Parts: sequence; C-alpha cells; structure tokens
Amino acid sequence: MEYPLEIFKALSEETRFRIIFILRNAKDELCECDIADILDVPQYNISKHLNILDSAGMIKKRKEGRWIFLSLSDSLDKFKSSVINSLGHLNSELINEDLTKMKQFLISTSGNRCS
Amino acid sequence: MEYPLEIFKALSEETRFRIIFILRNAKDELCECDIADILDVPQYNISKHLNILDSAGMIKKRKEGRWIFLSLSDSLDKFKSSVINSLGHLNSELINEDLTKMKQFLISTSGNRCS
DNA sequence: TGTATAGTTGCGCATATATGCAACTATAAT
DNA sequence: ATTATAGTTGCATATATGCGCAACTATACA
Repeated sequence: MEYPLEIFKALSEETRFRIIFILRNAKDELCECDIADILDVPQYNISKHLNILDSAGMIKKRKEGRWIFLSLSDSLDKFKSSVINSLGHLNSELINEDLTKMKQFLISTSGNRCS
Repeated sequence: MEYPLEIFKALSEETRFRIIFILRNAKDELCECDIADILDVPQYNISKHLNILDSAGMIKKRKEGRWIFLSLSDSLDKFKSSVINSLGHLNSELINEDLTKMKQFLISTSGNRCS
C-alpha cells in the first residue's frame, strides 16, 4: 500500500510540489542551486526534498562536476505520469511566478549557467 | 498555493486514499457505516477523514435519515478529476481487496442496506 | 418514553515531518 | 596548498497530523 501513497506524500508538501511543477515545465535540466534560487528556499532543504522525490521515483539526477542536474524521471509508470500530467490543468498565480522566474534563469544563462 | 496541495494532502493518507479509491469504483453511493466496515476502520475516524475529503471538494455527502451517503463529487474541476482518474492506472493487491469487499457489500444488500 | 444505531467532536497522546544550524564532503579554480 | 562553490547530513526543535477514547447529537423504532 505504501507505493501508491508515496507520490501523493511527495506532492503534498509545498516545496516539493513547486519543484515538480517547474521541472515539468522546464525544457532543460535545472541544477540544484538554480532550483534553490528560483524557489527562494535554502539549498540544504532542496537537497532533502530532492532525496524524497528521488525515493518516490519522480526525478532523474545527473551529476556533472560540482553540480547535480535535475529533470523529471524519464521512466515514470502510467500512474505517476498521469498524476504529474494533471498539473497541466492548473494555472495558479503563485506557481506561475515560479515558472516566470524559472524561465528567466534559463534565458539569462542560455542554458549553461552551471556548465 | 494551499489550493492545489489540498488534494494531494487528502490523498497522501492511507485511509483517505482507500475511501476515494472505493468511491471511484462504486456504482452506487456508500453510507458511512459501510465504508467503516469495508475498510475496517473505526467510524469516528472515517467521519474525520470524510470532513477532510469534503473540505478538499472531493466528495458529495447526502443525508437521509440517520445515514450519510457518500459519493465522489459531481463537480470536480479538471485538475481534481484528472488526479482522481489517475487511480485507474493502479492495480495494487491491497486496494483490490477493498474493491472486492466493497462489491460484496453492494451485492449482499442489493444497494439498499441503509435505506 | 426509552433504547438502539449512525454520526460528530473535543481532548490528550504519540508519531511524522519540515526546518535551521552547523559540520561535513567533493569538485573546481587561483 | 588554499579558497570558493555545490551539495549532503546529523541533530535539535517546532509543528502537523492521525489515533483512541469518551461524551455528545440526531434519527428511528418499540
């Protein structure tokens, strides 16, 4: 029973929800420090939340030098991808602020801020 | 921001998840005492969890005599109905046990156990 | 009127979980 | 070697949350 609950627990916390939301909308990978800047949350908290999202099988981590690059997992099962795709129906002001900030990061660094 | 998180918080607790799961698969309404029997959870806990699911706008309550009949809300927005429909991709053993038990309740009472 | 059943609610307790801080590792640059 | 940046982790604390119990309301029925 734990298994199907894991993704809901993961998404029921605001910071983790915002991480998944911007990862779903990002066209490139984001590095951990960028996520911390975009969401204005201390990096040590981002690190902990990413561990939880990773345990739930929702994200992919790629290490390159000092950086860890994040993206949505590319092997989501039907259930998980369906839940995550549901986020496409949302248009809350607050998460759109995150998206705007995320896109500015991508633009301002031409996608290679951390490389 | 609270709004989109509410449904994930609601579904991140096992009893509430199981309630939504059987309501989604029930063809008839279920009364609260039946839900308590099916899930083998004290009714006072079911009552509390139903309040949370109700606050999240996920269920419909209909009072008739001593009984409260439950069903999924018939006015779910796109986001919520998409999340709930994701449950259709699951086939966990444990929740199937709940379904079997739920169907036995419907059969054994010809849908009018509580009326 | 008295009793039984369905459901609610407040309280105290135990557990789970998120946070901040500080110390730590790892990689890169000078 | 030294310094700076990215990231991790353990600990203490605060808060959130679910539970059991007991007392309560509400409806039906004899």
